[in-house]
Amino acid sequence: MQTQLETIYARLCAHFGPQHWWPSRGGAFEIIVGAILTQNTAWTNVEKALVNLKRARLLTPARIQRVERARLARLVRPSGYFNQKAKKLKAFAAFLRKKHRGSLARLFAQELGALRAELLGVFGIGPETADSIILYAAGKPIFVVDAYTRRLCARLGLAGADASYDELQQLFSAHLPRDAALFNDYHAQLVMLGKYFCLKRAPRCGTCPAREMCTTGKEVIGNW
DNA sequence: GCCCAGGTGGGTA
DNA sequence: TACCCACATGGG
Repeated sequence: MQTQLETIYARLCAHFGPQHWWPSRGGAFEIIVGAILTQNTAWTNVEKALVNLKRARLLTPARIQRVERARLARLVRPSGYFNQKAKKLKAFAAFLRKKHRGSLARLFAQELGALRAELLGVFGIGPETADSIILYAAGKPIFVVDAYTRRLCARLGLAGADASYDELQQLFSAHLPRDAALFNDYHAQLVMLGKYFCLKRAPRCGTCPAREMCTTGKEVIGNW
């Protein structure tokens, strides 16, 4: 299994090149905002919302907390689910102020397990968002599982289609070195694979069988 | 017009 | 626990 997962990663890298995902120039808070805004949403739409927030100079926890919710919703509108997401952003800002006096450094100073448990308690932060924050904003080694990871594992037979988030995460973290940089880029590579090679919900590239990865995708990562 | 996107929370049985 | 459904814009 270790060989398989490492080989898959090596082939993805060879095909797509390094992805340089987060952290971006914006810093940890912008990563957290992005992680919330990208829930079930294309990143291009998230970028528009981030531009709006940046232009309005609202990309700090304190300002997110102070701004009127309706205005916040208007600004994040391009990312979809804008009312929900405005509420989620405010929930995070309120949590941070209450629990850590508004300091991300204090939040991140915790041990990984405690940090994850705390994040999961915040409205709007589920397992994937929590892990994205831990990995991309806090820089701690945890593997982020997303829809593409799930479909890839199912289609390669590495896990059942009904495998839980925790089971899939366990699969990767048990068979890869515990390395934040590796986890960071691996997740990004899987998203690339998913975007371009029929790991969509209902693949319809015209040549691949339903619920299968297309030939090109298999060539990229190999047949297992 | 239809499908999909770097999910999550709430309700019901 | 295991399903459902609401949430919503923008691009292909």
